[in-house]
Amino acid sequence: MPRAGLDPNTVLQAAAELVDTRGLEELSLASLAQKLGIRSPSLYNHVNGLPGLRRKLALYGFVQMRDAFTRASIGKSKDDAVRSLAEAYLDFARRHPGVYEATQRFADLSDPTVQKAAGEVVEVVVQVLAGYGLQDDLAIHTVRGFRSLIHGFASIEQQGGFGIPLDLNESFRVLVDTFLAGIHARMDNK
Amino acid sequence: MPRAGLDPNTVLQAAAELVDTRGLEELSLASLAQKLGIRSPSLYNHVNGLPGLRRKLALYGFVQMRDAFTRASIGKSKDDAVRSLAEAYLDFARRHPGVYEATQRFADLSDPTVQKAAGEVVEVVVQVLAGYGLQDDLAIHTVRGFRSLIHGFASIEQQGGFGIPLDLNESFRVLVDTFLAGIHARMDNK
DNA sequence: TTGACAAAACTAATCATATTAGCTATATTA
DNA sequence: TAATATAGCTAATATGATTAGTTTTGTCAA
Repeated sequence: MPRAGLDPNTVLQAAAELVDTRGLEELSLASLAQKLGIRSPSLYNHVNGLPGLRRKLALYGFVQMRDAFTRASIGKSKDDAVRSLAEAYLDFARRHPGVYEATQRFADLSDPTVQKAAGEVVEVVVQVLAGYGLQDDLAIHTVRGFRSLIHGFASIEQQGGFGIPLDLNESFRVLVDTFLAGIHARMDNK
Repeated sequence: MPRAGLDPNTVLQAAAELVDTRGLEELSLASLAQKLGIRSPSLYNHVNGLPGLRRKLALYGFVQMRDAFTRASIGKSKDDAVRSLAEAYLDFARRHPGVYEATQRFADLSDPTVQKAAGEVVEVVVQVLAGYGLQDDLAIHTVRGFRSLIHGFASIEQQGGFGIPLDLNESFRVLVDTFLAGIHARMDNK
């Protein structure tokens, strides 16, 4: 029996690929072990059981998202930055549906490490929206709003919830633009 | 052994209560059977296994949502109707977190019956937004956008994703108002 | 009133998964 | 080259879903 030569990172990568191709429901120690060519108890050498695996998958997702969003925001500001960030967000959810869903389903935000990782993702949004110079509470409300609409769109799209055959990218563009128009209207008014 | 006197509806109600109080992850035939005081194989007399139970839970959720949203929209139009609908949506998600999540997770939209039930919920949104007389595609984009932001907010809130201690109702109000402002700005412009 | 029948609920058995305990073999390194 | 840490294994246990087949209970017609 030649050793498989696995390590925690290889296992994590395999899990990410598994959920992105077969869906989050298909993630089990049994299916992952089979994909890796080992028996499922051997996974305990690399991962803290199924809960541990799920946690790592969520953490991994947050890191990937933070990096992708940071890249998308560099060198841009205001509406340009917001549109670029929104695009990167939707793109990530589409390319990594399983990992994205894992960040929603498996992230226990009472876990400080997870909280920190999730916070670093939100921080990118905070920085991008800081460009508008919104006051205190309004800045927070706006971050929450932006997160809500991009997550909501990605989530419904992934569930197949937009039934009508009308271009989804266009819908997303309209949504982001409507939100931006709302922010500008709000700033102009008072 | 006196008969428990269950029927499919009683079972469904118990399942709804279970997921709303203990969370969706806690739903199993075993836990539901225990709650009902029967053995889990007996559930097959009322429900088509776990997949069947989940499906019924999602369908039940859609019906409840459609009814609640319809009630909230009656006698109102435009911004009033939109705000009332948004409020009813968030209220439902908060009061019935398990059932709400079930509509997201367990609804197989390739199932015609499920599709119809989900469609009837969306139809309420369509009718409310029809009040703005938006043209064709834009009307659809707007419905998609509104669904995205309210679902996104409800979903993130339920996950505990809004960490900062700042009033969530206010955030939601600001979000809906920003969206409305965006719609109006869009209508005024072109 | 009673006999027949549909179905509610049960027990027993099978299968899949997670997990733990303890063993074995392999890589690494002192 | 011998010692050691550990990757991976087998065996065993527990829980949950599901199926098959049995018992029991309501109900309803004769």
